[in-house]
Amino acid sequence: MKTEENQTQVERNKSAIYQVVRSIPKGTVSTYGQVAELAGLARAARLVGHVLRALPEGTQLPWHRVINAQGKLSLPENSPGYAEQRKRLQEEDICFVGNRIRLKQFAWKPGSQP
DNA sequence: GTGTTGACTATCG
DNA sequence: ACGATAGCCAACA
Repeated sequence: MKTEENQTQVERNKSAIYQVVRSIPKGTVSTYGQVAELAGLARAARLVGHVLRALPEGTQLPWHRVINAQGKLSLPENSPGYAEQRKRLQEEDICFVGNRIRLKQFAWKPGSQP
């Protein structure tokens, strides 16, 4: 229903997600649910996943700073994106424990950024 | 327009 | 700690 208006709404939500992801400070990580909530799309964690999956290769968006609530990467380990994301995170001082990240330590807390 | 799938999360056993 | 279940929203067939 409502093709164009609905489409506009979707685009607006995407932009919001982009802005939130871009606002993630270096050296910190955020979860899909966190990003969705900050973008005004509470409980739409899957939406963030869909948006990130559709990102172009040359995007400047720090999509690698977005992980799932389990502190792990949502991509399968055999996926090329997994190794790349993990490598990028380690270069940002993100500490990996096995295949997991210490969310308690690296979780991004809005407000801590000026 | 209906049904299935998915880069998710919270809850329960 | 881990697997299964239910709930949410958008994209795809």
